[in-house]
Amino acid sequence: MIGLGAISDTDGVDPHLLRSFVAVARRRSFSAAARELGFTQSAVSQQVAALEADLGAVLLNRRPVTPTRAGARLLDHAVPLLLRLDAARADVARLAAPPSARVVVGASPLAVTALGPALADVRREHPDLVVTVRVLGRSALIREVATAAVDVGLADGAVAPSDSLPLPDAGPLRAVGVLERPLAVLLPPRHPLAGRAGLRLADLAAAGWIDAPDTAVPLGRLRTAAGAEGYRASVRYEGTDVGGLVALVGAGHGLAVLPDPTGAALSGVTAVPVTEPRLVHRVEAVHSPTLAGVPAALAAALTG
Amino acid sequence: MIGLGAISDTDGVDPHLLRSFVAVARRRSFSAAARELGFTQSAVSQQVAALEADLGAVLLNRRPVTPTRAGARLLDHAVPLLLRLDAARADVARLAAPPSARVVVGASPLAVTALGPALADVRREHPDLVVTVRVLGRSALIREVATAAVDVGLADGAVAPSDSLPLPDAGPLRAVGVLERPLAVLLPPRHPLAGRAGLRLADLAAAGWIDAPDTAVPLGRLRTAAGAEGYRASVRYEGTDVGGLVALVGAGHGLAVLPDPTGAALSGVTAVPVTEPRLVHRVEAVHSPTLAGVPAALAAALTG
DNA sequence: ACCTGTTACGACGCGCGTAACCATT
DNA sequence: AATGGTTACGCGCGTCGTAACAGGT
Repeated sequence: MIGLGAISDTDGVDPHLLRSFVAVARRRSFSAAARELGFTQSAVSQQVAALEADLGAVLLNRRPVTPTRAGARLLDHAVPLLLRLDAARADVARLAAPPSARVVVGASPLAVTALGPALADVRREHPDLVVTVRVLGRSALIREVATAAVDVGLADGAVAPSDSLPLPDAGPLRAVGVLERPLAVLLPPRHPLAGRAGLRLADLAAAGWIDAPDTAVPLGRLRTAAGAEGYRASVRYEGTDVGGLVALVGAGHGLAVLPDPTGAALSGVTAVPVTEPRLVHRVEAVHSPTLAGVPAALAAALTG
Repeated sequence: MIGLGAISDTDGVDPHLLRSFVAVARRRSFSAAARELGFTQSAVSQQVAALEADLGAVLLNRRPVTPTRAGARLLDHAVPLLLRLDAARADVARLAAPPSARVVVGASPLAVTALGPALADVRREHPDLVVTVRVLGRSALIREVATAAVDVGLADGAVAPSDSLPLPDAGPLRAVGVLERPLAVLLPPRHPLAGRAGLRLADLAAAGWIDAPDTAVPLGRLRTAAGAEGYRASVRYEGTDVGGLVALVGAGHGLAVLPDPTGAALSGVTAVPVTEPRLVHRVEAVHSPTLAGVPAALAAALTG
């Protein structure tokens, strides 16, 4: 009889509204977000208005569409929140689903090389197994693992030796170190520093960089690691292909930090090890603790 | 016209249902949960049924009410999820609210001592300021900080020297180290080991312990730190009062690990430093990055 | 019988879409 | 005029409460 179905009083924020708000903020457009979400533009307008009324704060400036301070703050929460919401569903579904023979491995571009021997082991064990390897950007990787779109993820990053990677908290995931390699700065061959045996990161703050957050070590990471400003990007690289990035470095468009022996693909550039600060390129295998069957065997082989 | 208001397809899980599910699982009763939530028992039954239908899995065994495997898994997600949902609301609200003169400091029992000098500084600066100090268990502390029920939280834990505390991810909180002290085992005065100058944790696995997860170092933490089984509890202590715990140790009910100079309150027990593994008792100040006014000054004074 | 969870059913209100409106270029 | 966000309004579905029902002790 009472039935005041106001969701707001007891629950935090309505994720349905949150999802629309995020879409609008990302596309910087109500209409574009509406198309993406499969709603009318009017509905999205009402959703954002409802969220603003619920929170008692304006979240977006209109025309042009831009987050306010409160809106930006909400976005910080919204993305991991929606990720976990999906992760929760996927995690329960995984328990109900039968263990399948299909295996999907996700890997960030610099982590793929860590896959070699373990994959060989598993394929010897299961000869007619079809393995899918999917190369993904850093941010996408954890989302795919959490939502069970991939069974095992290989994440990478630059950290102090034997530190674990800082992964966004998308639920109870298991992460174990697989590989650590030294870091190197990629330089064009005729760069003044190309002959050096080692370089300190701090000496490169003023250089021109390529920001390749999904492929190389992100510039923000360099700044916090060096404890200094600088490391400005002249080019932003959004692909996930290492070769393309190497080519850009070779053509003199900027520097990038990668694991030292990137393999044979280093034609046209010079890699100089980073000696200071003490950082390594670390690869971790990330997967759900409830993994079973062949995927679990692969995860075990990776960590072994 | 289409209006198939099915929330499930695109959004993860409905937090409204989640909240009810958690309440039922905690109270092990639909009726008790209904009273707690302000619903009829029928409504809660329908909510859990809806959640189970949505996820395609039975979450609770009835009579007695007990989580299934899938339900337990969902609970792992649900608690931090609901926390973040509340945190998001609180965080936006904090931006809109005017900076108030009232300050609430939350602290776990072993962290209160770290408050001393910084609090004195701030009270000298603001003579007619009313400061509330609230002693909370570990799990409650982060929740209170995230939901802005307290302005600054002092969390504590046992970690390797200069490591930061592992805090549940309740959003973008700032945490800075305030204090590190050696750890000690509290022993009753006539305990065979009471005369030793130092003890190795590994040698105490078989002792009888008091599990005081909200007050002393939790036994689970000791196990992972020592990398060994054992450390079984003979008594579980649920208060947040250090004196009471000390008294229990003194009466021979079991051992506990605390920071070494716990202060003058150590009558009736003996504290022996833990020499192996290398662990310290660390206190961190945790607060929102958007803190302003007097609370921000206190946070700064704490970290200074 | 009593306690506790489920099912049936009806009412209220939220959350959409349609359509008219308004503002900015 | 065109583009894009807001407001008005009505309809449908979901959600809750009441009430009848069912399984255990």
